[in-house]
Amino acid sequence: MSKPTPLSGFPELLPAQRAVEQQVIDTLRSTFELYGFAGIETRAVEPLDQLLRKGDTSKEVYLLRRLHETSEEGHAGMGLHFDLTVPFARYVLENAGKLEFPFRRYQIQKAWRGERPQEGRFREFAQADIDIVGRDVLPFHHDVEVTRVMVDALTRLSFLPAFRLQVNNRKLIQGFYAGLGLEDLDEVMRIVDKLDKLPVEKVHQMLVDEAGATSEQADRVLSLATIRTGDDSFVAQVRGLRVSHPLLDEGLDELAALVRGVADLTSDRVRVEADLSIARGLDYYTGTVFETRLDGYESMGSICSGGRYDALASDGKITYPGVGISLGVSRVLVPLLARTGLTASRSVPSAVLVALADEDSRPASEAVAAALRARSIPCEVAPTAAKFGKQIRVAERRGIPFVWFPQADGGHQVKDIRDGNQVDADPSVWTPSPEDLRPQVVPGA
RNA sequence: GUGGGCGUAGCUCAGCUGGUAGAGCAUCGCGUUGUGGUCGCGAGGGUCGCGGGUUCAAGUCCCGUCGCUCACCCCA
Repeated sequence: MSKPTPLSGFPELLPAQRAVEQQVIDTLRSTFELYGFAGIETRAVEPLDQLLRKGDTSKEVYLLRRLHETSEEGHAGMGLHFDLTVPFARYVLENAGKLEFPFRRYQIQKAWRGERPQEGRFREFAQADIDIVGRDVLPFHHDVEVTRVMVDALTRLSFLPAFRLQVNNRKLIQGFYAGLGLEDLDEVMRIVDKLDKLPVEKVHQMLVDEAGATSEQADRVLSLATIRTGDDSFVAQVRGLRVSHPLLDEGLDELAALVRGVADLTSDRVRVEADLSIARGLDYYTGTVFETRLDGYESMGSICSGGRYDALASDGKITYPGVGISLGVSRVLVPLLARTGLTASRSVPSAVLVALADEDSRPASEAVAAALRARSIPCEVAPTAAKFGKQIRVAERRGIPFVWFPQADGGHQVKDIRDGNQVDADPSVWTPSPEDLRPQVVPGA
């Protein structure tokens, strides 16, 4: 068999990098749980009609098909989920009778899309989602809450570059467009969303050509979209544009409340700003919308996005409004590992390699390892009774900081191979420093 | 889906108008016979992505194909 080649869009990590990813996942999980979010996992597949509920991007869904498929459609009527929101909406409906509302959950799982891979865009990728969903009603303060949770989680990932959380509110922009007398609000929003890719003049022209705006209306739409403030001063700027509409007022109040509600979390690494150009494409958001950009990684687009949907799910009688944010774990991590060489301080969990004098004394070395493990110190015994120099090298290659030498007289010594310091030690007492106990995330060279 | 770039050792790459497959790093061994790293000496390691064609002769030229990659499109 010839050597297998990597599959484009299906990233796999070496152990040291996986350790970094694991640490990210652990941090996210513990942060989400600090705020009382319950963890769930949904199955990898959903019925096709569920997945395609929101429009025809069907090409990007991976279908399931038995090898001996005989049905007329040629597939099993199921596909891999392409995000965690659609499965969650289905899960809420399915288990509505057993859940307590408002229901807060986190979900860290893989998702799949059949897109062409690019930096930060994969066919198989991990996402971390938090959502709060209510029954019939969900007060606005939850919008502030999910924002605070995600900002907290991102802040705890101390090796991330600085980032900027951009927030907007669809009521605000839709109310503004309606107040201007525009009709096709969705189309206007879709075009304005392209501002980060296309020049202003081009967007202006599209507004006139495709959204039925007058040149003057387009000017004012663009005036709104260029407003960007780190505090609630955007309210005065919008008022200055002299458009009025009840929905606009509502959106302004909400966005101002959100910006004020997270102001205490900002720092030099974390900025939160009202950015009135953010619209989030054509999806079902109805109020708050978020995007997040990493400094130095602007080309990667948003690494963390979400918003409010007044109808996350509905069974016809009861509607379940929700608000949530989704962090692209693979999207941010894989490019960061590749570009910066970020890695873990060692490729194995072991803090100690217990040396082996000869095969006959393996039980003695295993006993040392057992004593260390009893006190939760990860360790392993040398694979062979090679010369001690080679056993030390085994540890060095893996980044294991300590080598333990059982002595012929029954005593013990432990050597820190980084400085060569070797001291007497007792396996029932000796403990490495906290930094050495677990692999640490270390910046690249 | 469209267009460009690239496939040679574990990794990074060199290889001219066609003439017996190379370097650095890494690995392994020895010097140093059971305490590593430095240094010196040595060794192993290749279907040149795959298939076909031209030729006395192809890593090199031609055709095809597969893969990777970048950009576009798209991005719930």
